[in-house]
Amino acid sequence: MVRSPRSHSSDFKKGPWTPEEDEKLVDYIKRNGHENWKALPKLAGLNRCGKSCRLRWTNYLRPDIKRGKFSEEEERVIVNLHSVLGNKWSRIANHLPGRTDNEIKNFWNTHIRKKLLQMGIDPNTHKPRTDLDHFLNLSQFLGAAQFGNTADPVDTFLQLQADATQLANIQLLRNLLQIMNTNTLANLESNSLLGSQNPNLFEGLGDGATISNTKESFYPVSQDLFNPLATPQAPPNDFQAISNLWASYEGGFGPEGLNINNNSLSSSYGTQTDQNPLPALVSASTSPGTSIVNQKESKGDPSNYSTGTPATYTVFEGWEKLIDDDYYSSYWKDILE
DNA sequence: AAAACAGCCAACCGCACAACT
DNA sequence: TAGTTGTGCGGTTGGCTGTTT
Repeated sequence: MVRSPRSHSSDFKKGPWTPEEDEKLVDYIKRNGHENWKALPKLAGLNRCGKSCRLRWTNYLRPDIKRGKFSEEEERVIVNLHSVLGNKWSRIANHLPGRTDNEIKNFWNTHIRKKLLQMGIDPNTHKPRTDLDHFLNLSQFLGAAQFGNTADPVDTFLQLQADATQLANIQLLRNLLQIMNTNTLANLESNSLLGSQNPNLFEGLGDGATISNTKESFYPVSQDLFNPLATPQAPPNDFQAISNLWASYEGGFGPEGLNINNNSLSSSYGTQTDQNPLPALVSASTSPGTSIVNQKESKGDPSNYSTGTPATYTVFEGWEKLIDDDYYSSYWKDILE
């Protein structure tokens, strides 16, 4: 049942709060608390609706509000939590003491979102962007000369597509290397990620859903997440790291093994040191039975590769596509070696 | 100097849902 | 059981401010 929120709303003042109104609200809450928001404005001598008072208090006047710029640490926390929770701003805010959901939401929309887009990451899916506009921009960034001077729009398009694919591959490699580089770090960076008061990333995150129901994360926790120009330093045993990641993937990071409400996850997540701690890397669209084998069976469709399949494209899937492609295999080997 | 534009963010809107009557 | 109320939440808006033309 949904009541009409507009009823009587015209009787109340709207718009920006004055310092006098703020003072009245703070004074009243200090003395009496805020058990009943509907009755509060009248008792406090305010011509505002209770909802307006509640918002003003929770988003601005509360004494524990932390104002000012978001730190890089907070930024990382937001990005990582968003990759798991999506637009659950209040849930994200629970892990950032002093920050409100509204503040985080605004920060996301005005700062982080843009950064991710500029990095070629879809802020909604946390996966590489494959839309043509993005690659057109990147292509322009790299210089039009690289694409030749063909006047044929089809040729131009194909060339753009080819370069876009290569750019996507470069980005995949970068993120893979970052995973390797930060795999241990992320084991978790949750200590620093969420601060000492939040030792467990997933504590309290679950409400019956599993991670498979949430958005997957494309990238790991990374120190240079927002520095697209940073060069990742690969550890010496990259291939071993990849093998470990695959092993983790095959060995129990499937959706059914990641019920957030399951205590075993919380404990194992916080203590494991030899597995990829980033469960969100598992494709949400990949069922437990959909193994690498099945994915290999579908690799024959070149359109999937050249155009990408953004809805289901993960680091691992992308890696497999890369290493299975004859043309690119030597290319990547060269880079990795 | 002024108009146009863009970015930012506080506040509002409306839906959802639990608790209550 | 149906209706009402209170609150939480995510999306959107409008106005302020700084920058560009």
